[in-house]
Amino acid sequence: MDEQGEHGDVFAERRDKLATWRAAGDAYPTEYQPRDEIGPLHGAYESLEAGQDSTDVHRIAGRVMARRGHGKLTFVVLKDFSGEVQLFAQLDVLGQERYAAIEDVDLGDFVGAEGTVMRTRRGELSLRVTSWQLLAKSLRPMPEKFHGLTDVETRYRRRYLDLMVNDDSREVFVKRARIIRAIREFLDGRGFVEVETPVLQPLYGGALARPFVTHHNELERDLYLRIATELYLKRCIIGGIDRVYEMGKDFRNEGVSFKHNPEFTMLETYEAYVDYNHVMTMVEEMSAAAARSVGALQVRFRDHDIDLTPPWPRLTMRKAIEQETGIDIGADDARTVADLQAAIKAKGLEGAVPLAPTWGAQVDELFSACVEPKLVQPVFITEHPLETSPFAKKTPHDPRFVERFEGFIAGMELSNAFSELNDPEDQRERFMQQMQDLADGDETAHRLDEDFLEAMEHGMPPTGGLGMGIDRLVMVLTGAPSIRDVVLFPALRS
RNA sequence: GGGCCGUUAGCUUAGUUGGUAGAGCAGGGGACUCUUAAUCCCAAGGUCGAAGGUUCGAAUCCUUCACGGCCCA
Repeated sequence: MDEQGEHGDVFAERRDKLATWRAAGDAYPTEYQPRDEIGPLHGAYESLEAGQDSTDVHRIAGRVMARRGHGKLTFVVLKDFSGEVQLFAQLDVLGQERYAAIEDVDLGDFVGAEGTVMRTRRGELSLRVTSWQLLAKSLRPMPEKFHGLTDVETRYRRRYLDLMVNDDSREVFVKRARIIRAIREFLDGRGFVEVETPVLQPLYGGALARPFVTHHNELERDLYLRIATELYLKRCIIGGIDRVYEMGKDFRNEGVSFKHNPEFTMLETYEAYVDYNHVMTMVEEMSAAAARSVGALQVRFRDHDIDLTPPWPRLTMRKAIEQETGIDIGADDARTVADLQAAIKAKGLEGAVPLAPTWGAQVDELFSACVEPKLVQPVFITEHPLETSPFAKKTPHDPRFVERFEGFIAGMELSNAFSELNDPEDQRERFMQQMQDLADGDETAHRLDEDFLEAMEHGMPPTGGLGMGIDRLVMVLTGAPSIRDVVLFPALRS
């Protein structure tokens, strides 16, 4: 029947098999109940010795991961989410027809089986199958069983294959779920209220980034996918929700890298009547709680041994830059962008530090180039330039800087927080400056948000706010070197 | 955007100074009642990422492009 060309064509072979299954009965039944999880069987029968049989009957179901035919005996490895166990299928137990059928199942098929638990002479826990059925047919071959799936691109593009055969990969996403749950428990325990604010926004804001634009047909207007939740959460604070947070996707229209994905998960929290020092302590404790939920406070990430144990050192941006470069950005002879650029040249750093149009932006470039890569252990960098922080309060001692911190681990920014600006007149001035930057060609500059200003004019309490990159935290806590390893379906070129 | 590396069967891969692609697993046929990367026998499976070019001859050398990774911006 088969043409020569059909041999070796797995898809065609399996479709033929499927036709046979369909003819014999239901190839895709709707359920298999009751059913026991496979993983717990190993613990439950730990004391069962090699060569012994239990009389306990169990029903299990899972994907066929391996099959070893042995004439009148066939071993089939079945895997569900909780673990793997092998089926011990015998001709003299199953009878000719059912035995021949189980010899015919393919790797990747789903099978349900009932039988008694036993341990083979070689010590492998097994289910001595008394009856079984096909639960779903697989038409395509699984990745190779020994080497598994290693091709990085295929792992990202067809994540289901990665999850199917790479337990390490699956474990990352289980840990990710635990970390997120730990953070929610931490915040809920402190009286925070979780809210949901618009993803589609008429005006994007709360961060300095380029947005994605979309269009609402009925309203006949463009909308933006949010780049931050900040301005809506502050409206909640103004409305009297004194502790509020949201964890969800933000979208930024920028390049991809090991630490950037165009859509990513951000946590933002706002707490009334506290300043950024209070938030700093909270970040340490929350990070530690997240770390404990999946392991220890000591983690290995990108060849670094990192210790998350609080407290983390605090260092002003001024001191951090001075330590690494010898340039004092707070000095009287570094007050203008020209002064600063002269100092950079004097230190021979002009090749390493890109030029920027404003003093604040130049400080940011200097910091990014000379300091950031060296911040391996957790550290809070505080007091950023005013120009790059349109929503943070000025420091009382020097209005060029703001009450802000960023938490760094392994050279990555994981958190960003300030004593939130709640002075509507100051906020208006900041917006005006951003409008000027926009006019000067800075595409990431913030838009004036009159509606937000009106809300603030009703009175906003002193507030400590935080943004935290959840994907990056998961990277550090799971040792995953790329954000694509902690995002199930990362953005790729088509 | 720049530099480097990679792309060979479904998966994991070998491929010499350029001489016409080889294996393991998976799949097919057969043997086997304690295997577990099972084993043994047989047969099959390839537009060598794509398109040009050099050459008598290209998986191999050159150019461009696509996708991915790492580093830099």
